[in-house]
Amino acid sequence: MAPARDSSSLLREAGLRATAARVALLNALCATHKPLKAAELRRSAGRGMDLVTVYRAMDALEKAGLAKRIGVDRTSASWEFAHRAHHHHLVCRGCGELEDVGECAVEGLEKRVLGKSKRFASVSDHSLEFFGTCRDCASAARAA
Amino acid sequence: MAPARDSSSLLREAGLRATAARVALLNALCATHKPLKAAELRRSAGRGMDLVTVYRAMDALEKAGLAKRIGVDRTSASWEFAHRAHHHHLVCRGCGELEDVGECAVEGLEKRVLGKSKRFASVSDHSLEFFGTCRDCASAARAA
DNA sequence: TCCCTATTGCAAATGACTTGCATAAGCATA
DNA sequence: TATGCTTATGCAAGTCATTTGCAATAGGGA
Ligand SMILES: [Mn+2]
Ligand SMILES: [Mn+2]
Ligand SMILES: [Zn+2]
Ligand SMILES: [Zn+2]
Repeated sequence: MAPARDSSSLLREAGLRATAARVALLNALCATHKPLKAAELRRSAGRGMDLVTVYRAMDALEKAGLAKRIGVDRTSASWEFAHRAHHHHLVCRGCGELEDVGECAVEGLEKRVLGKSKRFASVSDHSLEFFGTCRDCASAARAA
Repeated sequence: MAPARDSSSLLREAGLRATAARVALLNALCATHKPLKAAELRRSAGRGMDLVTVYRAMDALEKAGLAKRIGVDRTSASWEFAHRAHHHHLVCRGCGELEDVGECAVEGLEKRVLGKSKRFASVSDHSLEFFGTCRDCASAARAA
């Protein structure tokens, strides 16, 4: 999708060195619609690199606001490209299938939540995930 | 708070053996308002037990619906007593300070989210956390 | 092109959680 | 209350994602 030149610019505009590893990872991230785990990112990057490099690069991309860490899986992290509107996810408890949920009815709530709190000075963001069962898992369960 | 007798009954009503470890853990969980990590639970239980026992017991309590796992900390799980109304949390990015958020404006959304999805058969629940800065961390930051 | 500094690879360390197996309780029953 | 089957626990070892230390390498401004 996004040509390498774009990723390089994005990186430099974000104040990061446009290293080969970061460019490849950012391209991989843009090329797909779904969140990718560290190992998947390395594979998708199509360029040999150490897993440690993936972790360090994703840390950098995350801090720079280019990638967003998704905590949907309890045992491992995944990231998605951050230049997309704020959204949430619908996740299948059976197979991990994941779908974007565009709607966010929570945004206005942050202020109200802060207003009701005595101990907090500010609320900056939130995470919201919906869990359920996808059609495939539902029919598999029915068949069993 | 809850006397040992209560925890034993709760456990047995949930179809679990009321072992000493589980009773102590459930008591510890009821005695506090905040989610506890595995190591904290063991300490609070006031009774020597292996960490493995904590994990296995919390698994059991969770499946039985007596405890709820909280995923607020990326590096470790914590649990809170489950016999409380559905609620969410406000978490301090600085120190981990945590506060209950009673309000849930999301409940009605589950149906709408399911309605908009083509690949999902059902939505069973959701997780919602608010992140921000507590007053202490805010003034500490100001002082620095 | 040169130099300084940020980044990478490799190897080793962490740390939360799991698993296997033998022993010690629960608790239903007699 | 004693018995016996079944499940829970302790201990030791294993797993696995993620982190850290350090020397070698490669961005990119001058
Ligand atoms: Mn998404
Ligand atoms: Mn709570
Ligand atoms: Zn939102
Ligand atoms: Zn809710």
